[in-house]
Amino acid sequence: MSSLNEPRWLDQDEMAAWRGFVVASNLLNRRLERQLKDDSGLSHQQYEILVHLSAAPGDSLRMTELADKLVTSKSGLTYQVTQLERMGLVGRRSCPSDVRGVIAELTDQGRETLRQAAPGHVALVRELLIDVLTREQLAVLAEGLGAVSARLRQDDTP
Amino acid sequence: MSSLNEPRWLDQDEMAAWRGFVVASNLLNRRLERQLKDDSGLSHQQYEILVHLSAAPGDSLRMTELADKLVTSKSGLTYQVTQLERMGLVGRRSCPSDVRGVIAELTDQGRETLRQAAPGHVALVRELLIDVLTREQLAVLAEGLGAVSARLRQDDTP
DNA sequence: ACACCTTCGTTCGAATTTGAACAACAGGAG
DNA sequence: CTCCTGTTGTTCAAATTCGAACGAAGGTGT
Repeated sequence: MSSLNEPRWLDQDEMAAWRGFVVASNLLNRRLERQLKDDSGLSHQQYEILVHLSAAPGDSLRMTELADKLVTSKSGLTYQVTQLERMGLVGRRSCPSDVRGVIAELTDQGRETLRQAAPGHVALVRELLIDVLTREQLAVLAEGLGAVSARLRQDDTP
Repeated sequence: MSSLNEPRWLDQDEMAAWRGFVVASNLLNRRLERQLKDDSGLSHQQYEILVHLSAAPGDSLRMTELADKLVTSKSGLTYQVTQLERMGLVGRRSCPSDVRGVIAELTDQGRETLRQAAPGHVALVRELLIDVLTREQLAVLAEGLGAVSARLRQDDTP
């Protein structure tokens, strides 16, 4: 499918893009993780759960739906929602239309915690990523990575 | 430093770029992880260790140096090098110029495993990222993320 | 109503990651 | 030389992640 003899290696530009992506991704995650933990006691994943819930209608989402948005495993989500439940930031209730379904819901305290954590997080994302790039670079990045994400989502069903 | 009253939230383009980055990063890692594990029994991290060693002079690197390149914790690297050592892909030897130093070195078997794993990995990176983007998008991505990485590396020392 | 296949969320064990603490050493100022 | 500070790699406990297996329920065709 790909090659009969020699594989197509990455040239200099391609390699630079790929390495840049990997390195930037790792470094960014590292920094955001530290900042959120120090500032609000949340992991990046936990923060993202709160964000997605707060952006959803009714501040609530089905577990599977949430796992898809977060790009994580179902079991991983179960674990993190349990943690957030213990912290009082998220609640579970059963789905009316599906007995199997579980709906994760933002609590008042969760909303408040997010409101308090968001500014610092956004400021750091800005400082480390957004403000480093030009307006044009941002647009290209958004469009390009949007296409990549779409490409990846389409055949994500093994 | 950042704001006296209201934080500067992300506008639509900025949010798209940021979300695209996070989602693409997670999806990509997920896919590469699966492919490498199925194809060669290596994790992405282990693969990257082999790559960095094979790219280094003498197929060897100091532990700290390697940890920096991989953007991982020292303890995490210790663990993974131990795993690779058990698999016979990497060896440890002590540093001549520094008694404390430990040098990780690629074994013949490690070189061979990498040679066998690389084509499939590169092909997937190509399919999921490189070939989805235009030549221009690639150049912008490389330049932009290079700047971001540089920015992140500069004040990474807490 | 019945079998059949898929989906949902959780549980379980194994693997991995992290930061803090640690002992041993390097490098320089005095 | 001698202190003093920073570095190096490892160990440790704790937290997190994943995939496979699971029971329970949805949905469909007959």
